[in-house]
Amino acid sequence: MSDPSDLISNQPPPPVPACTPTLPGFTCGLDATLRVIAGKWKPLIHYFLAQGGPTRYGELRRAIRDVSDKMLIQQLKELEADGLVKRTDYKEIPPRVDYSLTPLGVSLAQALVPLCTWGTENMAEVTRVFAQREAWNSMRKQQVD
Amino acid sequence: MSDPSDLISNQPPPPVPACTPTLPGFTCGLDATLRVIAGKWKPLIHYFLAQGGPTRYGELRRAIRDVSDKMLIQQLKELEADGLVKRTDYKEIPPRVDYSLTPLGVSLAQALVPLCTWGTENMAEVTRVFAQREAWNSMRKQQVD
DNA sequence: TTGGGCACTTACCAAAAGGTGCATACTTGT
DNA sequence: ACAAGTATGCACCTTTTGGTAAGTGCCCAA
Repeated sequence: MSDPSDLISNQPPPPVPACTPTLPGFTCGLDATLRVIAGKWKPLIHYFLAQGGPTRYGELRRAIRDVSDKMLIQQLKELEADGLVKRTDYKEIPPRVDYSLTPLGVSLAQALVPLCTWGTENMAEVTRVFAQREAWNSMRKQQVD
Repeated sequence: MSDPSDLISNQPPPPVPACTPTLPGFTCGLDATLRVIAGKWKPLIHYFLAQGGPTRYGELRRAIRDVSDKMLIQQLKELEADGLVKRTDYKEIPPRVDYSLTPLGVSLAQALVPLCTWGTENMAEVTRVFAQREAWNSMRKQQVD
């Protein structure tokens, strides 16, 4: 149904294509993709793995500031379950494990590039807006007190 | 925060690569971008507005199945606050309001195209994996009972 | 013997996101 | 008179997500 290339076709307004989706559970390709990379640390993990950064667990742990063991493991496991990341256990003592992107992970990384670019180009705009939103949120919180 | 290099500890052995958009690597803006489109209904709203679908509130409401008034309004307001969507109130009676993408919104839509494509191309893979994950989750839940 | 690093695991808790349902004010159609 | 449609707002609740702190078993170095 939702061919994403329609996203930019500024063609004449077609009759409302009633959202007939969800044969498998996703409304469109975009939806599926977002569910796969949604997660507080997944973009960063992807970022490191894609550019050949740290690959061992502990390295990732130290490279990504403020991430906890629980979260890092959790997100890595999900990425692995989703087929984006491959875990290699060398079964040594002390333990040695490293992580890398699968071909699927690499292809996703490539699809993410324009999004990264957009974010960088509009960084000022986006940060400004988020600062505003958070300021407003904290105002409301203080009124509750 | 939206610049990954902020999250890198410039410390240890693996020299931290600069935040430059090398080929398979992400750029700094990925995080920022994801925060802007993260939201259960935002991709769909974007989808409809980008392709010249329904623009009036009620039309969107009917086009996106299962969305509630509260959620639709909420997400529209956030998109508006983020500068991606423009709200036009015709101040008529009965009320008439429509929504459209701003230039910024259009540019984001374009950046989203590869992501949509990836999702569609790998839909089978992704759905399979998610079905598995949910099956496993519900098994754990039943064990708790 | 104590302490650290390795790669996790678990139990518990807080915050955020999402959902339900009712209410508004005004008009048109029956 | 009454229902239905217009675009929202609000109170309350549940689900999902993220975070903290502690513990596991193994080994090495001081």
